[in-house]
Amino acid sequence: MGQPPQEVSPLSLNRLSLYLRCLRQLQDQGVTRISSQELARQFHLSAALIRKDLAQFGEFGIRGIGYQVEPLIETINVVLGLDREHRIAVVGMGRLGSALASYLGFNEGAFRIVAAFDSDRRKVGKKVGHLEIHHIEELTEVVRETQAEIALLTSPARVAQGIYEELTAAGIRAVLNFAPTQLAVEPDVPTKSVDVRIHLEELAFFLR
Amino acid sequence: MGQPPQEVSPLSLNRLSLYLRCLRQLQDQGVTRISSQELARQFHLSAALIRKDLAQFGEFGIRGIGYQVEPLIETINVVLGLDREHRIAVVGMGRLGSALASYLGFNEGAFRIVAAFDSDRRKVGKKVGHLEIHHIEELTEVVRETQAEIALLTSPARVAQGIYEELTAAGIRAVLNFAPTQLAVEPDVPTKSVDVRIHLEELAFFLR
DNA sequence: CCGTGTGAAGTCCTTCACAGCT
DNA sequence: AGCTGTGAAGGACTTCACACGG
Repeated sequence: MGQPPQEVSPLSLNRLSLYLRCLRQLQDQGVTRISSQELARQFHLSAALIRKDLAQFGEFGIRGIGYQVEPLIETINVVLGLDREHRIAVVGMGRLGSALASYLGFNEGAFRIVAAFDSDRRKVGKKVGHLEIHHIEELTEVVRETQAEIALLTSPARVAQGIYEELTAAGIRAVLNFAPTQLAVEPDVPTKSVDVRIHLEELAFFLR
Repeated sequence: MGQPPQEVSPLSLNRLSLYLRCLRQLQDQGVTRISSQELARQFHLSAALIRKDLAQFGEFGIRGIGYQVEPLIETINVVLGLDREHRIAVVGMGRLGSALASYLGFNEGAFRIVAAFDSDRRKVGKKVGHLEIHHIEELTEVVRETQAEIALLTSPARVAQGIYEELTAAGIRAVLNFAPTQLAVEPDVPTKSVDVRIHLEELAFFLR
């Protein structure tokens, strides 16, 4: 189970997560093995691409048969680094932040929310699940204490850059940004953005 | 202001939305014109790519000068089909659905939410802003009445496919899916998915 | 015989570099 | 002189098609 390529293309990486979701679903249905063709057919993917994506990390299939579902899930988990817990801080406990917290809170798995922040003092001290909301002034301190690794940034756009810098300075190692702004990112802090408006605008294009 | 290419690459399309966001920000700051280089520098983009992306639709720049901010915004708006209102239905009024509704509700622009649905009868009849929540059984009828074009799908994963099919049957022309499942999509209904877990898994990869 | 793993071919996307316009 | 628009070069990603192993 080697892991030669330190470099994986972003597109391939994205698909690996996708395969994982599909495989978990198959596993729930009791499927124990599946070929790349069948996987492609059921989930509308490309069989050749599935094989290429997986083959970068070793030989996991059995020729003439296909892939064993459970070991393959475990392998992808290891490849993606999901074989240990990742500690998450949520910044901004508005509706979106709360939605994210509850979504991840119910899914025990590789991700655990260990801190929550908001700038509204009325929310500070309240509990979300078993988690206390901290004031954003305590961000640096609490991020350090809790050793959060990943931040979910759901602040308003105009303060996002400042918070981003505080987060990285406090030792956060990756950020998922939901604020609709173009962040100036730290090169060594992987950062992804999700912007609903941009997705909508892309859809609008097809409706002209 | 021609619009020759009916075909635009998804990547280019995504960047056009991005440029729009950047340009709107510049406009708010009172900037009236900008070169591709300066735009690239400020927002960490590629100057050559900006020019290629824009040049597919006509010649909007002035050689030796750059681009006029306001006319360029207007041009991209037209290219993306944002010069008219798009009617949106939100399915699932949990925390995520509510967050999306309030986010878009405050932003008067090309998108307007015209319908909201939930399967929980306790929520039915309640107002979100000036919008009444309908029971999901009324989906087909209300989508038709309100002539919603785009759906935001925030239901649980296991019912997402069924709702998707109802939506497209009822005349919805594009879907933004937040349910963590791989939809079997209608080929003529542009569909995009946003899955927070997949984004997190991609970030986790970089933390191994 | 069947399906994986993989070079080779093909397609798509980005960067380069410069002609041409202001 | 400065910057756009654009062919050409370069690189990245996907598909093809088949040798190989079970």
